[in-house]
Amino acid sequence: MDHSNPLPKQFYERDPEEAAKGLLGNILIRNLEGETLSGLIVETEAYYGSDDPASRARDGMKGYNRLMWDQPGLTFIYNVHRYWMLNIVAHEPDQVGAVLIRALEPIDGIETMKKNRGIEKAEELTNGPGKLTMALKIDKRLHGIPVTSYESGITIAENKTDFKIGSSNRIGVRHDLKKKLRFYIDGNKFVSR
DNA sequence: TCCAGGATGTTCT
DNA sequence: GAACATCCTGGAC
Repeated sequence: MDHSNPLPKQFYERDPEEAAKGLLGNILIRNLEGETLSGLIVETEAYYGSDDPASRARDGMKGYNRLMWDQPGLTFIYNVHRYWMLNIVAHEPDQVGAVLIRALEPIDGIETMKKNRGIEKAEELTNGPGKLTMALKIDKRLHGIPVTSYESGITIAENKTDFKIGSSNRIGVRHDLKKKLRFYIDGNKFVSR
């Protein structure tokens, strides 16, 4: 794969919904020592601050969720049951928000991903938020690092592709907003569900 | 093919 | 001790 440019910090300085749509079709790169794993972002969800009953930030800034108030372009990683969820902080100045990466289409390092996941079927490697973090060896040690440079271990690089964006309500949320805040590449078989 | 339920790590109260 | 933006398994159809 050719070396494309990381998306700049300004890319994440906008409404989470716009950033969620914008991230579709770009490349998530995981730099491990001596190996590169990568995948096309095919599914995302947008999360807001106190107006959003499903957001980690709904009860105000405290503890672990403080990253959602921090600089756009940082990772925000949290735990659900046995799994880690990878989010990118994205919001307008003085606002709060993040984009959850829900699914990837594997590109590089597929054999390593299979080993990390303990399965053989390529379609099941990264088609869910907990699955992709397992396949790419992402956990809380990568909390709060920038995805705008190649040094941090996780990078999101620009990629130009043509596709149709689909949308739906968010998945697995107990109390959702009425807006449709889940976005995916229509017809891609690595989208979850 | 579908669905219910249990496993499970971390954080906050 | 409870909450949780999940995943996988097994049993019913």
